[in-house]
Amino acid sequence: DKREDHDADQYDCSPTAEKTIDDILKGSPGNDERRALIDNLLRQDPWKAAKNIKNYMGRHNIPQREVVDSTGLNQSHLSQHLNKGTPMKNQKRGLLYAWWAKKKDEVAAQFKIAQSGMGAEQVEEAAGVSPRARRNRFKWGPASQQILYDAYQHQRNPTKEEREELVKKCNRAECNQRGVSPSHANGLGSNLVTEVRVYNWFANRRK
Amino acid sequence: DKREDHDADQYDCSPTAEKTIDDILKGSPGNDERRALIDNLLRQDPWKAAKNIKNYMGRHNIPQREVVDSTGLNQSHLSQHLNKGTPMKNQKRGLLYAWWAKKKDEVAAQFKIAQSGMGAEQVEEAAGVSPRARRNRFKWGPASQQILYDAYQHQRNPTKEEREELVKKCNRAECNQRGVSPSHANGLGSNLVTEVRVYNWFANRRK
DNA sequence: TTTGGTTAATAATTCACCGGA
DNA sequence: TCCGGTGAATTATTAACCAAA
Repeated sequence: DKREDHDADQYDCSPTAEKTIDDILKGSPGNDERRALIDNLLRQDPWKAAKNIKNYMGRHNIPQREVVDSTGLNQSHLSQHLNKGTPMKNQKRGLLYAWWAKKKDEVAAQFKIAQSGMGAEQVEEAAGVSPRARRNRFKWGPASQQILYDAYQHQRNPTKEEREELVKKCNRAECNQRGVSPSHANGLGSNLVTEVRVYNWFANRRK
Repeated sequence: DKREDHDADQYDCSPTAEKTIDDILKGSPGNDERRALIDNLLRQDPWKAAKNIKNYMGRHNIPQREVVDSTGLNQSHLSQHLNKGTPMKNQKRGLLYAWWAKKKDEVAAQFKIAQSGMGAEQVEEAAGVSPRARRNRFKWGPASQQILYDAYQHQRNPTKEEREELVKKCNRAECNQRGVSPSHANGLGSNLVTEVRVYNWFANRRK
């Protein structure tokens, strides 16, 4: 290969090498059960599995890019498979399902750990989220946006206090959407709502 | 700088250096008039200018990316400026208008040359289209798509003859949209409709 | 702080392409 | 000659800045 490794000594994946299910499942316990889940999904209707995964990603606001990075699947292919049911060979669907199997455990672990007083990022680490993966970008969830939107109608320039109030409301709503107690908000990881994000939301909205 | 020049000994622009109006206008005659046009546009309402440019790009199916490449403007900034009227400083708007001023002449030249029997690509070259610029990707125009869509209703798998027929119809429509005689179809450049493209359109549509 | 500018990143879409049957 | 698979490119949109008033 010609060029030196991009800026990316921070990524999980050699961009060149194909991934295998084992790469995705590496380490961590409980892999036998995951295998079973994967095989099971492979035998079922791909479109149903796609809808379930999409649903899960939506509920947890997981960026498609994370899937792309950790499975090595092609972004547009994945997008079409998930959103339109475009066919995907078993080999590749396996990677997708492996990612899902692992991700579900990671997310669960994150919320479990989040009870302790750790900050959101520490929680992610403690949960063993693949350490070399790129940190996800924050993304607003529909529930939070509704809250902000309602607030915006009433007041376009909220004070710091009002913003803090919104932060709490949003995080509560997000936890709710994920079916976890609001006290576990730090498990939201990169999607934890903060005052700056609320500030930015209003600033961008005003434009 | 750290990395060796990308795969791109084929591009016009050093990705690092800021562009100037002169870079864009370089060479070619008639630059005084272009200057005048640019200054004029800079004094007018940016949103009106944006609409005119957008309109022009639409009529000729010019990819936004070409503008980005040749002006050095940021893609999302350009997109927002053109589509939503997001503000852009004069310095940058100047680059945009310079591109436009030059492009209009190039396009006109292309259609003029296209009378001769040259193929579409030769026409572009002969017209002096910045030689080191990336070749644009083909893009269907709305007029052609309507034609194809109508044909699709009647027959999902057209024969080669039918396809050739559609090619002619489409190219005629495209020329028409640009206000030039159908005999100048080769001036369409990268947007010239061909049988393979029609074939692909149907193949993709059937999915 | 807020607005005026500006941008990296994300992801749906668009158009192609390839290996078989 | 078509279809099952795939993918590079394109671009609207999202969530951030940052300088300066």
